[in-house]
Amino acid sequence: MDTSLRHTLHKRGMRMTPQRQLVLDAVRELQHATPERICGHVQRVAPAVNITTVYRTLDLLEGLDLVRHTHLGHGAPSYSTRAHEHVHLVCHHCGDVTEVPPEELTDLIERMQERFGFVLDPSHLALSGRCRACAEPAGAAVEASGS
Amino acid sequence: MDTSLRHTLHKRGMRMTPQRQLVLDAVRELQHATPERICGHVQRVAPAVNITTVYRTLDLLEGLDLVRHTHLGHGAPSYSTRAHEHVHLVCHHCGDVTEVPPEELTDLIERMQERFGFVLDPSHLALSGRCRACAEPAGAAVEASGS
DNA sequence: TTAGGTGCAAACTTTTTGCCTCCGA
DNA sequence: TCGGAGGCAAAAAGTTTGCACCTAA
Repeated sequence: MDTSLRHTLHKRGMRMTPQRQLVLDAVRELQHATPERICGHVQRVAPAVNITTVYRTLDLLEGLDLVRHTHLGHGAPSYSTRAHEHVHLVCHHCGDVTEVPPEELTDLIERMQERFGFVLDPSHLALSGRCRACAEPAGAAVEASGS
Repeated sequence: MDTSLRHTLHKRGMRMTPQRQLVLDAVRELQHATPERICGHVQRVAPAVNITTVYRTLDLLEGLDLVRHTHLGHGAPSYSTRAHEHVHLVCHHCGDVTEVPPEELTDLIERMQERFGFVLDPSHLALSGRCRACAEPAGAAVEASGS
């Protein structure tokens, strides 16, 4: 399937393998999946594939800029493809993740680059805060529980 | 020292202890420190303090909204006080962290709230991208290493 | 006396490393 | 045959839990 990946790998003296294809497919299919979930997904087709291989492959694919990982909340990093571009708003109260189009950040991206020379990556930012549901009753709830 | 913390704890049937004071002091002093580093700092004064206590205390202080943790890069989360407010630009190439004033995000914060009802927390965001050093030669470097 | 807090050790989770074997060019 | 890849197990890193003891109210 992925002739371009095969080609890229070949140029570097690496090989295209079923495992690599499966991991890449899983990332594309799942989006925001943890290594563990990706592994589970791969194992439905090829049960022998080891989690170690998943980690190694994710690392490889990330190096080739085919996938990307972000730390959305706590522990588990989540992997996605570059094609799946959007901004994550992570509620640090309920953990909910809201996705918004990257265009929302255009101004910010320009400003950051101008002022700090920092090239923001619009595709996989994780912004934290409170989602609508948690923000609204927040003031009242905090007061109530606080006393 | 922290009479307000002592008071808050007392209201909840908890006690102020030297350990808690030391951990809070360490967080205030170090900023962006990992639990391990905080523990090390505390242990210079009180060597008997256990890392377990540091974790438990950080958890407690976070529940009281006195400290906050963010996942800046990989593994270790970093803890800061609310007073230490700024935006982190994390270079996902070299891992460097640039700090910029939270005012840079004012527009974005307003927009997110208006459009999505999401209340962004300006104090401890981690934005990813490439820092000036890594961004400038990026195009050339990638091409060069790619072939 | 009672309950909270701590230290210590062990368990647990997630990720990495070492090593050996297999397989394609 | 040579070196890249993968599987397995052990190690490492980070965090949590169980438990006994100590201490302030």
